[in-house]
Parts: sequence; C-alpha cells; structure tokens
Amino acid sequence: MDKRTKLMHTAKRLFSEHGFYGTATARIAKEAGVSNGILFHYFPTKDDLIKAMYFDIKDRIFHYSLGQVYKGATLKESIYTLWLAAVEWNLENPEDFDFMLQFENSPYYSIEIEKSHKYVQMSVELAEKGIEQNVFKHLTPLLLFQMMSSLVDITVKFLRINPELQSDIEYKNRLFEIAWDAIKK
Amino acid sequence: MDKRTKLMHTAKRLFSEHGFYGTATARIAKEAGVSNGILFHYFPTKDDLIKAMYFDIKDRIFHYSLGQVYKGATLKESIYTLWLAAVEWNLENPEDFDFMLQFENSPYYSIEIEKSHKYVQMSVELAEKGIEQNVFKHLTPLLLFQMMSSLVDITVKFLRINPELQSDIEYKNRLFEIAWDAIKK
DNA sequence: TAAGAGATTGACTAATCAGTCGGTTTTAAA
DNA sequence: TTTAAAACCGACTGATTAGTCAATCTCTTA
Repeated sequence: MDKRTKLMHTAKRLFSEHGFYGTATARIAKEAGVSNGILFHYFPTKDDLIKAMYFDIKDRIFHYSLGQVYKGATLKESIYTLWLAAVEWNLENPEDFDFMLQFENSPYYSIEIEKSHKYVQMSVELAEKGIEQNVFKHLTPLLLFQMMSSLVDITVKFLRINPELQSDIEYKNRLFEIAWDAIKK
Repeated sequence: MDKRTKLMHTAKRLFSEHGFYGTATARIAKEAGVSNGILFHYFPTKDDLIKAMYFDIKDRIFHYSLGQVYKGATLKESIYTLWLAAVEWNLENPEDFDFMLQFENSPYYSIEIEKSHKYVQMSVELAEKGIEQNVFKHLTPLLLFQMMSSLVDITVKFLRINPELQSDIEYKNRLFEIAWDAIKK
C-alpha cells in the first residue's frame, strides 16, 4: 500500500475516533509509519486531506452500489438494491460511515459539495423517474433522496447497536419498508 | 444577560460557524465581552462548555414542544404538533440546529446521552403508545423516534434553502406526511 | 459595617499544532 | 549512465491553544 493510501487509512481511523481537530497531523503521519513531511507533500493542507477522503469514500460507495443494480429491474427493486447496498456497505465500513457523518454535519459541508457527486446525481435521476411514473410523492427529487439517505443512516446506526439483527434479512426488509413508505405515493 | 449566558450565546454562534475545535476559548470570551478567566470559572473545560450547551438547547426545545400538545389530542395530532414544533423551533434557531447536528454526529455523542434526556424519553413513550394501538409499525420505539427526528432534520435543512416555502402550511403538511407514512402501519 | 463568598480580571505558561524547508533517496525516462 | 522529477525525511518554527493563578472587585448577610 502506497503512503498516500496509508495516510488516508490512518486518518480515517483517527478522525472517526477523535474528530477532525482532535487529531493532529503529526499523529496521523506517525501512526501511518511515514514522515510528517510526506503528508503535506500529498495533501497541502489538513483540509485538503479531509476533503480528499470524503470524495474517495463517496467514490467507493458509488461503485459498490452501482455494481448491484441490474438492468430491467423495477423501480422498487432498484431502490431496494441501492438501499440495501448502502446499509451493508456502511455496516462493513464503520470508520467510513463515522467519518462521513462527521463531515456532512460539519462546517466543511455544503449543498454544492453534495450535488457535485455522481452518486447523488444518479440517485436524483432515479427519484425523478419515480415522480414521473407517479410512484413517488410529488416533491423535489433531491429532497426524496436526502430523506432516503437519512433513513439509511438511522438504519445503520440501529443495526450497529443490534448486531444480532444484521443477518436477519426479513427484519431488514421491514426496515426498508419504512424508507419506501416515506417516499412512495 | 449574565456572563454565563453571554458565553453560551457567543459559543453557539462560533461553534456553528467554525466547528468545536475551530473556535478558540479565548475568542469566545473576547467576543462575549468577558474575560478569559471567567469562562473557565463557569465551565472547567471546553468540553464541559460544549456539553452544557447541548443540554441547555435540548431543554429549551423540550419545553417549547411540550407547551404545544394539548390533552385529548389524537395520536396523529400529537405527533403532528411535535413534528411541527420541532421544525419551526429549528428554523427559528438555526445556530442551535447547526450546533446540535455537529454535536450529535461528533465523537462526543453516545446513545446513552441521547436516552438520558426527557425529550427523548417522552417521545419514546409516545411511540410505544402508537405501537400498542397498532397505529405504528411494530419496531423498537426508539428507532421510530430516531427516524422521525432525522426526517425533521432533513425537512429543516430543505426549508432553510427554500425559505419561500416556510410559510406554506399546505406544503409543510405534505412534508409531514412523509414522516407519518414512514412510521405508520 | 465587617467579613466572607462568589464573580471577575487579564497576564501568563507549557504544550501543541499545522505547515516549512533544506537536503537525501528513489524512480524512470533519455 | 546521465539527469531531472518526484518521493521522502525529520528537525524545526511561529502561531495558537486550553487552562492557571494571584489579585481585585462586588455582592450578601449577619
């Protein structure tokens, strides 16, 4: 693993545990087993590191989710697949999940950053389709997506403190129905 | 306004704008127009200040919301009143809202802190009632409450960037239906 | 009015922090 | 083999930080 990646891994762990400002750059470099200087070689500022991590994580979840949906699926099937992919990806990557939550609720974040990502754009298109087909409530597509996302987050938090339910697919389906009922007409 | 309150007001503004660690204690004291020492007289550590603010805000939103529900209301009416109270309170207190979001998604926060508050306890009781009456989905009451809360948060964020809809009660009702549909059986 | 407790000050400090820099090593292409 | 760019090192710095402290002020109440 190259040093840039090593730095991002270590930063993710420390950020999710101690927060952005609770984690010193020197500590990240030390625990990653690289020099202090190399951190600033790859990431000119600490903020650059944080933002780079955010886009990296979003990219990875995007590709993971996209690989799951198959052509010819109904709208509900597609939404379900994406919902389940997001839930499972976040459960398997708890540090990424914590990092994302912190980032998206920090002053770093803005609606422009959110909209700029392919993952959001693709989801919004799906929401538009659902509205056109009269399957979803007639509200702003971005809003429907955000509702869905926040319900995913709560679901992940809940399954994290109830690990025995994580493999219960029947239970997960009931959790999905909450999200589905919220957006469906 | 006494200095303790002044400090909390200034801290709230700075924290919501620059984050917890992006705000120096000295700056809080200076902008509050009090000495540096008095901050540590009232709040032994910066963390104490942050936690005190959290409980203060939760208390205020609790009393505000509670004053709105009237005896003899149906379950849906009560939920609607609480939903609307939360939405409007957060819209009118954007700094409190931003502070809360940051706090609840930071490493400071834990499920124990959440459960410890009366506001949550009262809402959970209401959720239990809804489940017993077979009106809500048969899921953990705390989960239903958290779902509701996160939908309130998204609603507030949405209305914040669409201020022209804030006075449209008809539109707000439609936003409430999202939350209601999510938890109702 | 005396006395004690709490409120208030702001200069101070020891520690910590993000970021720099001069120099060395590695890589890869010419 | 030469050369130049990129990767890499770690000691260093100037600024900033949370928290301290000795001293003064302002109440309250006996």
